[in-house]
Amino acid sequence: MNVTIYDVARESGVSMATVSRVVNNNPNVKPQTRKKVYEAIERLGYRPNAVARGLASKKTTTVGVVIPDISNAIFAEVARGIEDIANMYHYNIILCNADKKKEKEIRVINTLLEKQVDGLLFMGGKVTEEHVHAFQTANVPIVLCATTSEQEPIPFVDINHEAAAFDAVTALIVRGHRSIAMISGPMDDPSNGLARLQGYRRALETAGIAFDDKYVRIGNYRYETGNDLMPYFLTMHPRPTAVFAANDEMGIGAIHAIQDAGLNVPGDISVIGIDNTRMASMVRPQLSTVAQPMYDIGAVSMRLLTKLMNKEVVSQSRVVLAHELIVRNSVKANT
Amino acid sequence: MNVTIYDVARESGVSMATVSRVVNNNPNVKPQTRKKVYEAIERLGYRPNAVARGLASKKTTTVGVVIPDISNAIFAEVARGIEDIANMYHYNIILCNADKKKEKEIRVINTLLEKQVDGLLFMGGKVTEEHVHAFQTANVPIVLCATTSEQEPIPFVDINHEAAAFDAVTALIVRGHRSIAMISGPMDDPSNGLARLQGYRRALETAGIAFDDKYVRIGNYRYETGNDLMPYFLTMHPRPTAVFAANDEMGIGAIHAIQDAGLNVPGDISVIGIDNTRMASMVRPQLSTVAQPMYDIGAVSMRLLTKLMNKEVVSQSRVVLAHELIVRNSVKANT
DNA sequence: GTTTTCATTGTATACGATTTCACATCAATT
DNA sequence: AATTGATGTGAAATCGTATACAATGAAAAC
Repeated sequence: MNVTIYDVARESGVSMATVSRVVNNNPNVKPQTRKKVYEAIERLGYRPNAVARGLASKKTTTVGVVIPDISNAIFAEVARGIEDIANMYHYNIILCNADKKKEKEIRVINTLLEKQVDGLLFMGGKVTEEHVHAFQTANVPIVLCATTSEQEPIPFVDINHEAAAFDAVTALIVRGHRSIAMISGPMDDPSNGLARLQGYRRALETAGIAFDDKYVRIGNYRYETGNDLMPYFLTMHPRPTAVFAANDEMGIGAIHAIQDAGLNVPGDISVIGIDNTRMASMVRPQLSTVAQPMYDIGAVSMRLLTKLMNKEVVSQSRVVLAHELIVRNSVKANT
Repeated sequence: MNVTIYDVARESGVSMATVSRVVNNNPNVKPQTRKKVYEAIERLGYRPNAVARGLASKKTTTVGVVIPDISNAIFAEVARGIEDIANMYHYNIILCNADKKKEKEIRVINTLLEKQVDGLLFMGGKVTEEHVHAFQTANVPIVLCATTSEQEPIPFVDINHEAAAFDAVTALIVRGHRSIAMISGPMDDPSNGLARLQGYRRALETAGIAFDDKYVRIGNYRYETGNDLMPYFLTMHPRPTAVFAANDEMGIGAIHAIQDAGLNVPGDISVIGIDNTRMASMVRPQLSTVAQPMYDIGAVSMRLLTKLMNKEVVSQSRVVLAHELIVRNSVKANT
C-alpha cells in the first residue's frame, strides 16, 4: 500500500541501507548513487515513516508541552515562543492543556512519555512530589516553563513574580501613593497568586506602610473580577488612591469600574497591572504594567531544552528573565 | 535499559502476547492472569512504548493541527476547542504554526504526514492546488478548520464570513446609517478579507446605497491599523456616521482614534466589528460585533475528524456554523 | 605484483509493540 | 466416549526504519 524504503531500494537498484543514508544525508554515498535514489524517491512519492524511524533510532524529534490553557493570551504567547524555537531546531510539539489540575497534569505527562517525546516542557500550577516522581521516571530532560518548584533542582525558566509585584507597587509609592489596594490572584497559585501578594507586602513594608488585608481582595484573573471587586475599594474610608492588580485583565476591569462610578483614572485613582498583554495598551487610559516577557520565556525554555536533549553542558539551568516596568497614563503622582 | 513488554512477560510468567492483551483491555484474558500481569507492570514501572505500538498497529492516536498563529486569540480559542475534543477521544495533537504562509504550510503538512498522524486539521490562508495535492497524497482524513476552499470537496467547518459582514453592516443600515466606512482586511485573505468586503458591499447594495471604495481602507487586523486608518475617514466630507471593521481589534483601534479626535462613540460615529473577542466587552463603549463561535469551530471540526478517522459515515462533511449579531453600546441610531 | 587503505555498498539484526494463527484445555453436547 | 465449541495462551511474523558490521572494489603504497 504505502511506499517504503524497501520499494525505493528496489526501484533505484540499491540496498535499503543506502536509501536510508541518502535520506539521512549521510556523506558516505557516491553522488551518482545519491542522484539515482533521489529520483526513485521522487518517482514513487516516498515519504519516510517517522514512527518507524523513531522506533529504530529512539528519537522522535518531538517534545511534549504541558500548558494550563492555550486559549489564555499569556500562555498562548509562551506557546508561540516555544514552537518557534522548536521549529528552528526541527522539533515538533505535542500540546496538552491541563488547566493547572494536578491529576490532569500527571496524566498528560505520562501520555507524553509513552509517546517517547525527546523532552518535556512543563507549564502548570504547583509542582508536587507526584510531579517530581513522574519526572524522575522519565529518562528525558524536563524544563519547567513559567513554573517554579521548591522541591527539586529541576531546570526552569521564569520571571521573579515577587520582584515584579514589588516593582509595580513601588512605582506607585514613589509617586506619593500611600493607600494602595491590591486585587490579587488566588493564594493556591504559587507564582501569580502568593508571590505577587508577597511582593506587594514587601513594597509596602519597605516604604514603612503598614500592610492591611482589608486592602486586599482576591479575584480569579478575569476582567469581571476586577470589575466586581473594585467597587468595594471605592466605598472605603480612606479610599485608596491607587490599585495594584495581579494581572492586566483585572486591572482593566478595575479601571472601568472606577470610570463607571464617575471617577477618573488616573485623576482620582491610579491603576497598575502585571503582564503587559496587548490589551493593556488597548484601553483608555492605557494601563501601566510590569511586562513579563512571555514569548521569551517560551523561547528560552525551549532553547534550554534543546541543549539538554543534545546533552550539551549548560551553565545556567535555572534562569530568571528580567521584567520591565512600563508606566503609561493610568498612573499619576498623588498630590 | 527501558522496561519493555518482554520484561513484563518474563516477570509475570506469561507471553508478551498476553501482556499486550492485558494492556489493551482485550477481554480474552483470565482475570487471574490479568492480575498477575498488572502486578508485574506495577512492580517494573512498565510504560508502553507508543512509538512501537504505532508502528505495529499503524495508528498513532495523534492528529496534526496546522494553525496560522497560536498567539492570536482567535486561533488560540479554536485550538482549545480542538484539543478538548481530541482529548475526549484520546487523541493528542501536534501543533504547527504556519503563519498563513503557503510554503510553510506545505512543509508542516508533510512533516505531520511523515509522523503518521491519524488525521489532519488544517487552518490556514488560501488553499491552493499544491495544498490539495499534499492532501491527496495523504491517506488520512483531513478537515479544513475556519478555512474555505473552492478547489475540492474537502470537509470543512467554518462560518459564513460574507453573511457575517452582511449582518454587521445591515445592523448599521437598519439604524439609519447611510454613510458607512469599512476597515477591511487584506484582499489576499479569502475568508476574513475578501468575503467580508463582499458582505459589506452586498449589504449596501441591498439597501440601495452605492458602494464607494473611498470608504474602504485596508488594514492588517491589528489595533494599530484601526487606529491609524480611522483619522482618514474623519477628514472626509461627508464624514461617515458609522464604521464597520473586519475584526474587533481594528474596531477598537477605530474607537480610540475617534475618541482621541474629540468625538464620541456612538454619539458621533457608531462602530461595529467582527469576532466577539474578550476585548470587545473590555472597552468603553463596549464594541458591537458579530460573534464567531471559534471554540465551536475547533470542537466541531475535531469531532468531524474523529468520525472520519473512525470511518463512520458522516451526513454533513461541510458544516457552516451560525454567527450572532451582538449589539452593544458602540452603535446607536443615526438621527 | 602484492599488500594496504579507503570509499562505498550490502546483509542482517534490533527497535517494542500488535496481531494472526495454531494449540491446549475444559465444559457442554451428542 | 466422541465431538463440538468456547476460552485462554503462546509462537512467530510483521510494521518501516537505523545501524553495526562485513564485503566489495579501486586506488595508493610498497
